[in-house]
Amino acid sequence: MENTLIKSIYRNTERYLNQEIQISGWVRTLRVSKAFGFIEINDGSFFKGLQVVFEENLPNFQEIAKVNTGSSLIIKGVLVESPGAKQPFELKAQEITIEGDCTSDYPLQKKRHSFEYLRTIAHLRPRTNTFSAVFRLRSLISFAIHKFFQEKGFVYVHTPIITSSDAEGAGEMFHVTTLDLDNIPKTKEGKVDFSEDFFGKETNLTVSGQLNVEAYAMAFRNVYTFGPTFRAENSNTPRHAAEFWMIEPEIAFADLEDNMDLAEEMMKYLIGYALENAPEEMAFFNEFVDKNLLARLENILNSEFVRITYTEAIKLLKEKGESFEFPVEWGLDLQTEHERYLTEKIFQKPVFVTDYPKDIKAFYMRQNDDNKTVAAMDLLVAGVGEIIGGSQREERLDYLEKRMDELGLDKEEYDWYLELRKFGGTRHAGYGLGFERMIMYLSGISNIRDVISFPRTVRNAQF
RNA sequence: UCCUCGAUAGCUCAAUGGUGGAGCAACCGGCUGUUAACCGGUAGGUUGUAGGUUCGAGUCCUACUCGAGGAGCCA
Repeated sequence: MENTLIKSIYRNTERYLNQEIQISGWVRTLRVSKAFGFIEINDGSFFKGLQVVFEENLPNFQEIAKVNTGSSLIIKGVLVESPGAKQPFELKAQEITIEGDCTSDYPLQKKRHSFEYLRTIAHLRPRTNTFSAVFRLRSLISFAIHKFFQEKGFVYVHTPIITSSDAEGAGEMFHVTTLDLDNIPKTKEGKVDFSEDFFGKETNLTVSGQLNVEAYAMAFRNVYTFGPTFRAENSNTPRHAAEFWMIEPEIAFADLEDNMDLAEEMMKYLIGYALENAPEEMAFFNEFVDKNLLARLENILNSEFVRITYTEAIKLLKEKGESFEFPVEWGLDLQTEHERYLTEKIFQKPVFVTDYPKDIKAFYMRQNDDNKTVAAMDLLVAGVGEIIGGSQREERLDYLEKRMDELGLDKEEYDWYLELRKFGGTRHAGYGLGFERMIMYLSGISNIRDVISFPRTVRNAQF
């Protein structure tokens, strides 16, 4: 008999009601009394499960009654309207086959577990309600990102995972090597001899696809990357991981305003997509993770994001007279407490902060006419903080070379990047969206470790 | 990396420096519509590790390990 997915039972109930069907899935919970019992079964196709009623007329009633939570079953029966209040229908079992038994030391119980504990059983936690919702959302939003950019005619570019340049000086990198670490070849000067290494030079895992994708923006106009990124930073926070995914659009013949327009449109598209395509999951987050989630997201869909310059933000923070732990001073980077105050207290919606002092931003950002600031933008959101970082890029070769000299960067290393400015360069801009931070924002989940299937963080690469 | 807090049964947590408990889970039994089912019973512990103080340490001290929150770095 053909297997029916629980999702289609929910979506096309009339088609199955009073019909004989077969389902298969895992036992979430089982309650049994003398002559009958209930099994809550989840088959993975849908956030919600199906209640199965079984009675003692089943030849293996005693056996089924003893089945443990977590076991996998195949059930034939008739779908009927349920007299119970908590579900519209249920499956009256005619035949139950035990596909896979589950031992009694199964760690998932029918009660709430702490996220900390579930992290220690990362191979089992997708079977819980919360993680079922998180990872279905993650899958949907991955698709939505491609849908958004593809429908706008953007070209998806796969930039390399292994790179030979420290793209933007963006922090510590993971070395990639085939050298024998117990016997490292050395040069005459006593340094590691990378000419012996696989690529004949020092290589690392990428920290950003931006520099590479700029080359493709100069050919396809509008492009984006969506792939894994690696940072060997010793950061220990709920918002950082050593391996995470990033979306990096890059647009040609465009400036910082166009960049923010794109980012705002994308954010709203993704929020709308989640609300429309994962209603059960979003309702669950709203009930169990963050009671204000839906109100907040719906509010954002109908409001303009705030756009203020760094200089204005500093002025505003000073005027408010709030006592901060760290000083608010032009030239100093905004601290997390300042960013939160801006987006959570003053404006209560997403805020673009633009035009930061050049000394606290990367070399490739376009210098403004004031000679002090660059055309950078950060998007700050409640709870998560910085979710997007981007800029208009410096397209003027002389300005770019001068800036690299000031910062002591090796122009030889970036020769191909500089050539993009020589050979028909254009104004262009782009940004990086932290994919996991987006999932956190959409779900209300507050730790990045809980939106990555098997998270890699400092001193943790289990599973 | 820095600051703060924490680690006790499988899970979530109690226990004034004086014989370590409860709820849930597990196991056994009961129950004709349950839904974190309910009722009765049984079993379950070198209190994160290593030292120290004390007649006596889960409790006080030191170091370490792991975890959480905050900061920095950023997405």
